[in-house]
Amino acid sequence: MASGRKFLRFFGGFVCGVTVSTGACVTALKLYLQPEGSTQEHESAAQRLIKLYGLPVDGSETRYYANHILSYDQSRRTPRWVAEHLSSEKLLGKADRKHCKFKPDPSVPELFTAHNEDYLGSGWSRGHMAPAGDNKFSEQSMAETFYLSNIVPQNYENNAGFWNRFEMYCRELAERFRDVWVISGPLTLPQAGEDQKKRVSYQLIGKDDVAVPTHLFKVILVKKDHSSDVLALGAFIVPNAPIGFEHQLKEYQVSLTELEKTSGLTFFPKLDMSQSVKNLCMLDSCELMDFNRFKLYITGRKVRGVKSLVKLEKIMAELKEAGISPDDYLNKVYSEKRQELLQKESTNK
DNA sequence: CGGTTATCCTGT
DNA sequence: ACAGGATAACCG
Repeated sequence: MASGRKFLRFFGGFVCGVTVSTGACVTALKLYLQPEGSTQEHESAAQRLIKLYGLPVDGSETRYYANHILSYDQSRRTPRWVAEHLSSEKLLGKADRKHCKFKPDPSVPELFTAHNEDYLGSGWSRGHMAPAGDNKFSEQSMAETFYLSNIVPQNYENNAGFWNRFEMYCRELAERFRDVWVISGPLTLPQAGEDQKKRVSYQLIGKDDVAVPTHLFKVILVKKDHSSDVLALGAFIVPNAPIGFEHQLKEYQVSLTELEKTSGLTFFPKLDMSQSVKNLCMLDSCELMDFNRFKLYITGRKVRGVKSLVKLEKIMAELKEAGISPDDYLNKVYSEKRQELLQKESTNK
């Protein structure tokens, strides 16, 4: 008897999908939504028989990693959504992506996983959903973001440019707000054709037929501090294509409802939307780095990792050619690197 | 920061 | 001799 009850409780959540009667489905859903609720008292012979050899499994169950959580799409070989929490503390640290490698997620069955070969030479780059840069505090959590379960085929320029600056903006938010939650993922949106009929069309790459999304989404929820319940939310849909500096992030903001309708996801089911949840772009700027600041930032990163004096000068010359003069920080990084390489190359001879 | 591709080197 | 992993070189 006791074991029979356990059996029912375990499978209670799956009843709705196979129930014929709508009324019974609603009842089962109610039971399912009760966390430790009562078990279903009665199960029909039909239900028992349908379940005899088990029900289909789609692998969309929530998967937990050190600093991100995701649901995987076994058909597309990409995530459906990836959630993470950012805080200023987690942005500090020395974890380095140079020590990381893209690889299939060991928790995803071989039949349903993407492989590096699918992406190489495909014309699409491997784009993180939970960014590596959000995991400076931990080698382990950064390494896990390189699992292909967290990756989608992304336009090169978008990945290195607009989306990159978007991710940087999220990290800026972590400096201005105590808590930042970010949920990101791919979309394959319909397009109206010549005949005005809407159709969904998306490319598949590699032997594993990895789905190339037409768009990417990001939902950001921020909380100012522990004590107050002031929340702000922003939802964005960004084309998976090159986006130049002339475009503003706000151009891609959509209502949460619109994103939920197109994605089929409910993002924060426990969030009381009746309470005041502010518009993120009203409370904060929603402005990404401009061309000059971005170029300075990239140059600083390159200078930090350069290996020879000639290359160092080449990087700085490239900046000057773009019509940008170094700021104080870059000058400091530059002179330190120059001294370091000067010493190294003299002792080598 | 976000990526790739070319080259070198090592193990079989 | 060659596949494949590590390293260097490259680009936005």
